[in-house]
Amino acid sequence: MPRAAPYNRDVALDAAMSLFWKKGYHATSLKDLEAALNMKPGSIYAAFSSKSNLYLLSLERYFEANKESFASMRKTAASPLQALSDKLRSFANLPSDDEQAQACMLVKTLIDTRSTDTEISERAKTYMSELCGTFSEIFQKAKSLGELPENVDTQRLAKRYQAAITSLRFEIHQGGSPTQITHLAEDLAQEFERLRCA
Amino acid sequence: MPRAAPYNRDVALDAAMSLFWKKGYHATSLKDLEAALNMKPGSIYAAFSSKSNLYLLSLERYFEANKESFASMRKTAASPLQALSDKLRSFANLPSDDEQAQACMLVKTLIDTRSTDTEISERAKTYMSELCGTFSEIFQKAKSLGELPENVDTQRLAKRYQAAITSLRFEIHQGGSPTQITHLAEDLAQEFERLRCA
DNA sequence: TTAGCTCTTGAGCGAACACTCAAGAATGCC
DNA sequence: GGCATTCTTGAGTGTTCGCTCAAGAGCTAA
Repeated sequence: MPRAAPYNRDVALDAAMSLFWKKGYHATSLKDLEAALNMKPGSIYAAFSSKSNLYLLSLERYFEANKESFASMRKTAASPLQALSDKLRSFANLPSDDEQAQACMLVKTLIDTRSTDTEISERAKTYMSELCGTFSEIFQKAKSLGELPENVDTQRLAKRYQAAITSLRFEIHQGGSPTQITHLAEDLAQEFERLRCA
Repeated sequence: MPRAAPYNRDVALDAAMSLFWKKGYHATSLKDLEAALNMKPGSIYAAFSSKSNLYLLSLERYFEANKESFASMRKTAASPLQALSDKLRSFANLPSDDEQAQACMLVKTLIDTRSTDTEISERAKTYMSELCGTFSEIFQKAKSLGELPENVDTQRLAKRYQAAITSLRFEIHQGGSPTQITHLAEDLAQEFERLRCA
């Protein structure tokens, strides 16, 4: 029987991330992964050691992509506050077949594994708080640009922003109507814009 | 061998609800259920037909309890707006070993089953929108009492309130520090109190 | 050409999965 | 007591789970 082309790690990890993100850790079987990665069980184990390790690698990939997407906002945005609120609105405009048009993978991971797999859920927790740190830095920059009052608690604000993203993305995941989603995104975005110094 | 006492349906369903709520649908096995309900597989199937049906019954139980808890707010609260914002704050004060100190079971269900079990996730979706309707009625009452401006969109407000609960309860689930949780609850509560007519 | 090495293969492992049913223990009725 | 009925039991069903490893295909270098 013909031997398959050697696997491409990036392609395989992307496929694994998509599948795990969509179905969750427990509901994804190795049969599913074999089909999605186009690899046989032996190859999967040679490359990634175990299902849980493959999940951790997928999660890391998800985290790095998100982190970079936000970190660029901190560096380039002329109005960090506007960038943050626009980011919220942008979730509402995703086409419904976009991979991003669902709940955050970190949130799904914590829901799925908190009481069954400590290693995975702790990792997700660490990633979430690191992202929260990035949000905090962006609010900090907004403060230094005079967009926010001096006395504002940026870490507290960051948590609130993360909560806003979590709930908005869950509403998208759950399948709310475009109108509902747009309204919610607008309401949440305005909560942050309202903080702007006159 | 001695025959066990006949099962108590309420007790069994409570135990099933607790277990499913904590572990999720996919991660809960029949072995787990046998132990939690103190019933043998045959008895479980005679009483509840299937694992998925037992999940649906547990979810209904969860929904009914939550619905009643909110419906009472609409009937008795002198200040419905205050009742809603206080409810948010009350989540922050739950002892961490309380069963309620985790994500909403409807949210967990939608995350866990959206791409694997249509019947269950559609049911959860229906329950969520029914709860949202209850919130809307409470905001409506606030409006009729003059707490809210006449032009406010109560359904849109209800969605926002549900989003606030979702994100706050997720933050509790995820294990944020008491300070973080209190701050978030306070921030979210004030977003609704700010709507009050002068 | 061929030996040596790397990497994929896929049948198959033991365990766990959701679920079934013949057997028998308790109960109600006469 | 005797019989019919109700309900629990738990060993056991076939299936799928995550995972292993001997076999062999393809590549490189001499």
